[in-house]
Amino acid sequence: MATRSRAVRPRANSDTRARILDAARALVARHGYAGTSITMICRAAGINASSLYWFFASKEELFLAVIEEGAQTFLEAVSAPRDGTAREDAVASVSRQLTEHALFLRVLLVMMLEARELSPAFRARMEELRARSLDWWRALLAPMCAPADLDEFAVLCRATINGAFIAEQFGEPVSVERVMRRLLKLL
Amino acid sequence: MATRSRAVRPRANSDTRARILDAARALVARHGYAGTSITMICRAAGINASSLYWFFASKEELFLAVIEEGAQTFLEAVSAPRDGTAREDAVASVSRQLTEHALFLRVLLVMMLEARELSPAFRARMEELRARSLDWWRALLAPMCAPADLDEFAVLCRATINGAFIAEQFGEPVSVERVMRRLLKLL
DNA sequence: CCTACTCTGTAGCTATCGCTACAGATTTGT
DNA sequence: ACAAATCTGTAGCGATAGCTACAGAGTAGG
Repeated sequence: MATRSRAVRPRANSDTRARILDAARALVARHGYAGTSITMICRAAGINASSLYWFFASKEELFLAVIEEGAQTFLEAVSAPRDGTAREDAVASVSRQLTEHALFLRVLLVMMLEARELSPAFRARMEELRARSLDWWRALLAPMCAPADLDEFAVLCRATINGAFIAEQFGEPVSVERVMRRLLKLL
Repeated sequence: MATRSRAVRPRANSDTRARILDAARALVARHGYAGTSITMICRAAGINASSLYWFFASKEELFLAVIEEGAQTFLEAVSAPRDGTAREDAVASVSRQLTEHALFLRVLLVMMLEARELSPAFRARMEELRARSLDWWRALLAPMCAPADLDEFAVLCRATINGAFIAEQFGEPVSVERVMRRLLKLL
């Protein structure tokens, strides 16, 4: 429930803001949205609640910022595979990014499941990310499959990697990269 | 935190117990474990807290029962594909079961992500379910693929269906059954 | 140095959390 | 019919949730 609306204009030691975001991301990835309290975040970030509320108007706005920032850096890192790039490189690169941004991706998953009537902004951001993921697969698959099958294959591949990511995160001996290579060999 | 330990022996209108389990399952599927309060469950089940705590010693024990009961009925419904059964039928049957037990499966997913240092009993039950799922795939794939590839293909297939299930639950126009058929055509 | 703005600590608000004591209602075995 | 066992309602416990008022420290520009 945002009461005051204010443009955040951080200054000097505004790495505080970044530390809050980091703490929030890590904690929500492990405990879920409802399971992560403001107090926990503050303790992890080494500040107290009033500082947090200076940067973010509410818990919801804080996590909107987590998604926003995470989406931005993730999308920057995982750009569409260049035409020149070898397929092998694209696979290695993207699976590296997945583990590097695992915390953020877990946050996304948690929020997708633990939907709890969040603001439409959340939903919109997630839909955009999922659409981008589909695009990435379409670009990768385009040269090697019939146009009629493209969409369905992209959906299938994205689903597979999502599932493999979850298995990996759950601690099973599953490698996203390995699954990804297997899958591409099939197509 | 279970203080008293007692064997539950329900009697007359012990459909109360079932109503509590139903409410808990539905709510945790939508809001996560931490996001579902005892009060919410009681309101949904049409009882009050002291009744709930007569049947279950704690919130954790309640959700352990949700998992336990869900796992049992789910495993009964989705038995291993018979040798005689046509592959098509097995696929149709299992994907029907997936949507029929969607709430329970969401609970599982939520608990896997929102791990929050739960009792080992949770973890054990989930590992069993995931192992069973792998077995199901191995049985289905055995007649149509090299033994050397069996394990890896089973892992891949399970991952795909997990991912497709999530997409479907998120509200995307993805059909688990359709994805499943596509996948089997590839193999 | 002074004023304005940016950030942080203290202290505490109301609401709800998980949970319980306990009396009473209901059902069961004998 | 009577005692024992099974359930349910009232009322409230201590702890923590999200959040805020407010005083004051730190910093920047003039």
